[in-house]
Amino acid sequence: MEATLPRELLRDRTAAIARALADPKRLCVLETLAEGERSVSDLSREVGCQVPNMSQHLSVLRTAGIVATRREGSTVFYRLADPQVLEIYRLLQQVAG
Amino acid sequence: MEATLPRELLRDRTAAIARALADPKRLCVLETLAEGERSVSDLSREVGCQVPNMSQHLSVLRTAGIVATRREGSTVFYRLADPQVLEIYRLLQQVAG
DNA sequence: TCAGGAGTTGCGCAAAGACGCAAATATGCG
DNA sequence: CGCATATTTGCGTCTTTGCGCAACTCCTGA
Repeated sequence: MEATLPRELLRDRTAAIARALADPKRLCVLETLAEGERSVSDLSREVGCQVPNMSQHLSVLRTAGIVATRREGSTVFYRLADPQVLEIYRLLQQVAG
Repeated sequence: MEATLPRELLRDRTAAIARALADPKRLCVLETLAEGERSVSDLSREVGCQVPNMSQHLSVLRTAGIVATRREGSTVFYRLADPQVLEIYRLLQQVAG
């Protein structure tokens, strides 16, 4: 049985998801991850920012539950955790475009 | 013919839409407007904030193209400008919940 | 014209966010 | 263990954002 979240708390969490999407670099990360998992340094290179900065952006996305990680040796691979997010991204783009 | 937006600019605009949705009070506004148009003071009362604050939130939403206005005398009515936004909101909630 | 309700705008402040850089962790290997 | 590579964390700074309050604009009705 799913506990029903109070309306207000749900709004806060919903806003938190939106906030996680409210940055161009993070959207760029999503575009890249849509093609498959990537390491932090991969993403840092493809998005064009420093590794620590990328790590922080990824932390925001992970906290929001948008991405998930897999560790392989000393490398951490990130992937999309929820495919719904791509649909949201697509709709946002449509509204934006 | 639609001009095609450069990827990067589109990302910026997409992030801007997400940012406009990244606040609980503004989400509350959307919920209310989903039922029909409302004046600024209506919204201010239903959402529970001061009128100037509401006016600023509405300004954010209007700049993002999410709401539109209609003036009737000294009263300004706000309404949803793009029904797509409700679909986005629904999906965001789903990811959040 | 003037009083008053309805909105908007300007200002100051506190909290949150983004970013670069340095330092700390973590993992694998010789 | 000691070193190198991959990531994360901490810190200082600058910008952005949300909010309350006061001032200002608009419109309407006496």
